[in-house]
Amino acid sequence: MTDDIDQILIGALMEDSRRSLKALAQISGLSSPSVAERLRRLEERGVLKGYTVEIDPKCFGYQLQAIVRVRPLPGQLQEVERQILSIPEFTECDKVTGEDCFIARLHVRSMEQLDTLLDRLNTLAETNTAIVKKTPVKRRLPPMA
Amino acid sequence: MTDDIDQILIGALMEDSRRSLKALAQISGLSSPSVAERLRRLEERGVLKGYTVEIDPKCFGYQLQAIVRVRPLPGQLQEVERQILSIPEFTECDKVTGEDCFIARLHVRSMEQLDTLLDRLNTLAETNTAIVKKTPVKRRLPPMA
DNA sequence: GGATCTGGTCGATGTCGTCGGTCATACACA
DNA sequence: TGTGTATGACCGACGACATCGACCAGATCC
Repeated sequence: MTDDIDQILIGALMEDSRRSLKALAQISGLSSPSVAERLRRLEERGVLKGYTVEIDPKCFGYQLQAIVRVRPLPGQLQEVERQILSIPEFTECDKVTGEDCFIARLHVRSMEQLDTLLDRLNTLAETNTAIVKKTPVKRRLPPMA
Repeated sequence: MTDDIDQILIGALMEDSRRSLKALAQISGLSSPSVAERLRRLEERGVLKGYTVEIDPKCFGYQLQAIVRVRPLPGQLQEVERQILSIPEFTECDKVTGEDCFIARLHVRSMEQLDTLLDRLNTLAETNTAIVKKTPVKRRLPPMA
């Protein structure tokens, strides 16, 4: 389904998704039309879901990053999800098993903002917040083999 | 520092980082040399940290995704961090304040694999695992304004 | 008022992507 | 075994794109 060359291409694009087809061709040992065709098929099959960019939130003043566990009050689950969705400072959110229904990542510019945003949620849910001190593992791929 | 046009460019690249300079020029209303120059400076200043790709882990058999909270046993903090780093199925990890020292994302192909990997950590730490059922908020940007 | 710095345009040039045509290989089946 | 077909690759030509140098407009500062 996805062979070694596909994995090389994915790896190369993971490092730099703006690489030209020609560069990818050299890396993979194929011609550029072949690379184009392989990318097309990887996209078509949904393996390659998109090309995106990594931004440093600090450059926009987001000095603080927190992981928030959210346990909605009885009957508030839907509303909590809507709230999280509508607060753009929540940049990731997973709905999970266990006592905490949601685990979300929150970017804020200050402690005050953290407090304000969490207060909005606290009318609907109990929250538990951990401030990110460091990120030992940055987003990476699990082994493809 | 970063003006409206920079934000338009970042937004456009967030949606599709393989857009051509020409396309970005049209979107932003500039000429393509100007866009090239702006991207160069955004990279230089560290705002644009990289161009990358989104992959569907399911295509490689990773059916399960879990959020693992990790509380190292006394004296094992360093070793736990090393372990997490060395297990590629951990695709993200933050070191945080609070009782749990680390919060990590884990991709596995099966419950057995989940069990195996967590057992390795459980010699060094207490863990608390939540299985991801759904992801209401996919990775997005906080407001730039 | 003139020097300078910044951030833009334009146009020429060379590089790159794309498309049509072709070919080799593997496989299915008569 | 031989033939038909599907797949996935290559090549070459053409059009699109990125890049570079030259130039220009506006703001800032002596």
